[in-house]
Amino acid sequence: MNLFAEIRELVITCLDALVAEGRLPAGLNTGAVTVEPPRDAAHGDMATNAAMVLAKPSAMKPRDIAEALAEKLTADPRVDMAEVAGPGFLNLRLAPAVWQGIITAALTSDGFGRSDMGQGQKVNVEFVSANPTGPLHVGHTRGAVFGDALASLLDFAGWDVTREYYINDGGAQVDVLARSVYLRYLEAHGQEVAFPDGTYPGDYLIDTGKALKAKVGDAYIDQPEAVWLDDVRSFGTEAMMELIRIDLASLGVEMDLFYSEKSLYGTGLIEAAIKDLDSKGLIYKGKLEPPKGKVPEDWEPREQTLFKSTDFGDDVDRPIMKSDGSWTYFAPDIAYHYDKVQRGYDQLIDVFGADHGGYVKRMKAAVSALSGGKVPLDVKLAQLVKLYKDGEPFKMSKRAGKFITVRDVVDAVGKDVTRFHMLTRKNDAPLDFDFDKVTEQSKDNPVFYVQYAHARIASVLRKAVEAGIVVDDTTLAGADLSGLTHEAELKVAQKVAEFPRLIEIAARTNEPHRIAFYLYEMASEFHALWNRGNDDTSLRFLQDGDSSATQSKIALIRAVAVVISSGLGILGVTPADEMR
RNA sequence: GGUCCCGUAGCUCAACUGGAUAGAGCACCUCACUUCUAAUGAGGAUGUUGAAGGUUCGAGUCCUUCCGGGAUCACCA
Repeated sequence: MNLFAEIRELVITCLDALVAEGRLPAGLNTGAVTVEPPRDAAHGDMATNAAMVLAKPSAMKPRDIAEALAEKLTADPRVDMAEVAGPGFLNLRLAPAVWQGIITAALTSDGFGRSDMGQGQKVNVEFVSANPTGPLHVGHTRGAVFGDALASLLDFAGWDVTREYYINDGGAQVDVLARSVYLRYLEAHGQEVAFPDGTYPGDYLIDTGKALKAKVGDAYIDQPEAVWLDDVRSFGTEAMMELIRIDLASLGVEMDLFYSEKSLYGTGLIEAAIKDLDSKGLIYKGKLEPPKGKVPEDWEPREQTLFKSTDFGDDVDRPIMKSDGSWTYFAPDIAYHYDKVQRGYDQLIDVFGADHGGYVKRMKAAVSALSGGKVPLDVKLAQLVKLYKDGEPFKMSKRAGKFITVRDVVDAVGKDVTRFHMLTRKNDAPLDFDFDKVTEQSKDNPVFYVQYAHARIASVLRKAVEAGIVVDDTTLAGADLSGLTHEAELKVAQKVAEFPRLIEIAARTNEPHRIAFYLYEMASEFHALWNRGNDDTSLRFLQDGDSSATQSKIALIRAVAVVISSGLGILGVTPADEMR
């Protein structure tokens, strides 16, 4: 239940009543009417812009509308006060019983904050999709964490979510992998090997080379590439995907589906997808102009098979077939998205690294063309992560096979810290990741701040149990909450009430980072209330000898714990019950 | 040169997709633990939101043009 939506309903009802009484003209569009928390809490609990957005269409003064509306609203028992302010805002103060009701709702509803706004629509979230040529490195971490949290968020908001990983196992890079594994295989047989340019020199392939030796013995020694390439390629790819699965698991990411690019070949799916586009008149043979301004040195016009992506907002048409007749990378990608559309998703989301930004328009164009504009594709770019250690930038070199892996990061700072920190930035803004700062256990570090709030609540609950108070949620929800009227307590309840609304905003904008910021604010409100208890003993959660008052206060902080736990759950962070 | 992203307090970032006097944390100063965990809280200062125009009741947010930073740019995936 979203309280803001509920009050908005009330506002609309009151407007309708005014229309019925002839105090407002009929036929007004109330779509732009919003009910929001005011930026400044002093203005009240909620504010509506109704008077301002309706002033022009009704040819009335905002203040007149606002005053009439205020009169109607205050007749409702939920509204204690409605006051016209500023240019025509209507500030509302709600009855304490409303906030007390929120606490009950948080304790009794199955998944407080869950929304049905997704209406069970099927959404596919594709993320990570790193090449199967080695373990995941830090660059992939952000996309992995972001995609996973976004998927959880959409699930929480009522979508039917599939988490999917596209394995790029069909291109030249897996041949490079195969050759690199082969070198490690020779090495396992005692040969001296060198890693020329265009091979992967990383240590992680040593074991793969040994494993290959264990499997095929010396069968591939001194054999031409044609003999072993296919087998070593699939052997190597399998091994790398196994590594990647482990890396993902260490981040708490579990895919529903791994989809192989290779599986697209030879099944006719690529041909079918291209044929679909061709039937829409979007495939033609032609030559592209050189890129404007900066012509590559070896540029020469070539006749290629092109997709008319400019019809869908792209800058140039894109090649799907090389001049030698083989597919470009784009072709299987079109087929893959074609398959996703065929599988009946209502909505597709791709999470790309920032270096794939140039790919967004053509992919959107393809999906738009393939689905007849019916299936929206949203592409989220995960910007780069800059690593720091001791305040110094940390460089990686893929060339030397030296790079920081996901596991290095998780081993150093832990899954929870990694995930939370990665989610404290908008996905399209660059992010600094300082190994020293993120492990610091202080207020500087939002993870610990939020965790600490949850742990404090758990601690109070333990003390309450020792004092013989019954603290299960059902009992607490049934407790008499009418004593919770102090503004400090109501403030906390109000923050709890924002959670369902926040979930819907975060889901609508595909921005899980909003949850991280909300949780920080929620924790802050809680810590503030806790410390008020130092000065004012009536605000302490455990009230000696007054089990009824204690129960109502415990109910309040249990509601906070429910929200923190639930929000952290979406981010994939474990709520802590104690921190020692 | 084209395209995309970013530019907000000394630093790191928010700002509920167009709402009120642009907010937090860090750093700096003052204060609060015989108490449910001080890993916390209360208070104090900080702004031409990169610049200039435009749209309207109202702009950090939308449009245009610049400036600065990053990413990317045809037979690479």
